[in-house]
Amino acid sequence: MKSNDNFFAQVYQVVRLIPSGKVTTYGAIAAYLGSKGSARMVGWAMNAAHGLKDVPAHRVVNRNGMLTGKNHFSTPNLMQELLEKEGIYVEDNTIINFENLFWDPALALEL
DNA sequence: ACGTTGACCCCTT
DNA sequence: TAAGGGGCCAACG
Repeated sequence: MKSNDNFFAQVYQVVRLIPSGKVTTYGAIAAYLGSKGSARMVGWAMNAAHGLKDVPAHRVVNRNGMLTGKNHFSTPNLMQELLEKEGIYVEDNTIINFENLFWDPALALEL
């Protein structure tokens, strides 16, 4: 049932669908879920998703392409390391060529 | 049950 | 160009 986890489940699902070498934003996920202004909720869901290996939270950044949540990982450097491992270069906590690496769930799922 | 915080985003000064 | 405040929804104390 998990009716109360519905919102979280959707966030997890979208994040799981993020292809390697691509990134998305909290607002994009929130907008896809219908809660455009609730980008913070996505971040909150990510906090719980942090314990799920199937949810690559390191591929989720803010609209600025900045690794705002890196501080929540096991180590602040882990997020950037994972991104670089996927071929995404990060500098000053910000993804380089972010707009090109941006992966929009609405486009991928083509609603 | 109320108040505060939070991995954000947008607008105004 | 930079800084500040408000809004959003949900969980934690």
